[in-house]
Amino acid sequence: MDTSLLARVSETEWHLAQAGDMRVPAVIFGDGELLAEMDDKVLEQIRNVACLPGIVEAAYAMPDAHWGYGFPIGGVAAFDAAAGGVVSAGGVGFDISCGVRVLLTGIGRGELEPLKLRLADSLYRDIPAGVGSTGKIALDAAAMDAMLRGGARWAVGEGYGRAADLERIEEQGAAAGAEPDAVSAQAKTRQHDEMGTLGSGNHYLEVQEIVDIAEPAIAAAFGLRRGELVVSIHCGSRGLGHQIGTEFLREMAIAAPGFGIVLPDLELACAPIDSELGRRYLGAMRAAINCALANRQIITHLTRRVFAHFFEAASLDLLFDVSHNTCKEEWHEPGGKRRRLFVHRKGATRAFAAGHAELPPAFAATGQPVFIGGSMGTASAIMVGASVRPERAFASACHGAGRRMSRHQALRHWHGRQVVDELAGRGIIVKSPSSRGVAEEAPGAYKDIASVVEAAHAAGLARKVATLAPVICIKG
DNA sequence: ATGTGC
Repeated sequence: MDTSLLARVSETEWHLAQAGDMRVPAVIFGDGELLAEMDDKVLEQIRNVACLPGIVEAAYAMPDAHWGYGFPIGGVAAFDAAAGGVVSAGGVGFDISCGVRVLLTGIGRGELEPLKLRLADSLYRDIPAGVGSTGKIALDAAAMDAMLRGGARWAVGEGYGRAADLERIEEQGAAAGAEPDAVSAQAKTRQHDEMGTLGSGNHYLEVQEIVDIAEPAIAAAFGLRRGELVVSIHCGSRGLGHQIGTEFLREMAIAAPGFGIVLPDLELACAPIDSELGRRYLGAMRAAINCALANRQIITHLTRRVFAHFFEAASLDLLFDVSHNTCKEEWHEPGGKRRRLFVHRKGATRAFAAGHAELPPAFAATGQPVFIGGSMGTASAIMVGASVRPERAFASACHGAGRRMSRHQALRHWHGRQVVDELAGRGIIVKSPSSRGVAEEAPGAYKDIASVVEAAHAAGLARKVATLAPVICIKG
């Protein structure tokens, strides 16, 4: 990225002043190296986001930001309905409520070693992965609507998991305001037998070892102990969310001129929050959030069943479940004035700090866990919502390493088999139905996650708590 | 991300 237009206000924060059609400034987080390798498109895209009606404070890009559809992935923007604010399907993305949950196993790395291959085989057999993967659960129309309203609460009621899990999920497992009627028949049809499946792309289920602790008190409160294993599940709302995103992007692009909205980029299609279309999208998007929460809940159940076969005593308690592709209605205090805002986080994680009113009791004193999913074969990280005031970027942080290379570029550099063999040589088992998918997800196609985490920490977005190293990766 | 698409 050409940084000559930016003012560097700290080691990890860069500002683009409001100019032209921009309604607010744009802010990018990251060190000099991350900014240098960031695509110029990120700057162009957050500048365009800053032009949207009703945007508050600034348009933000996280340290892992890269080029996305309309909004950058790693983008955060908040809108005020009372100021003509909009909701944008592109600001949430296609994979609505994609997110990560982490299960604590209490199992030491040494205990796993003799069972590693068999555990990997069982996980791969029982947790469907890949493009178009289907599961054993088929939902009829009534069950589909109940799932879209109830999210993980519905899943627990159906026998997938425990009531205690719900306290460890954003919004206690179910987004309020979901409207199954706003979800098209086609979206529901696509989801009919996709519950409890990982999907493809960067989605995965990993068994990871806690290899480093940066903040012992927080790690202890989270139940993270060095040398023990956790399970990270990264997936979203599958075909349903994708269909909703596709349909509303089209509808918003067509409707925007009628609302008097001039789009700097057609991909930023949006509608006023206080419009029939805006409200209908929010209802459908919240239903997709519930679909993703239910999906991760069912996968949790399947994972526990596999682990129980090998480790009878392991209960696999849920640490937390966070979504990183959402638009959520939240209270914030931009400029010291308390306002209800619609915060779009696309490839960005909510990072509420200690004392935040919307945190579950378990995290009231610590702040919420923030999961930074690494690329296949590299480290992941657990951070905690930072306690600095005023909040940075509406209490948001990064979500992963972020791509350095396009999928197409990656395919020119690696073959799937070669990547699997290289990782096997380092003791990491990768199982995937797609050799091509593995090549696209090669570790070298992603940025260095350590520098992304350092930048988020230094910028005060979240604080480092623990580093995780992969042992088994079930890849979509 | 995706019943991946020229």
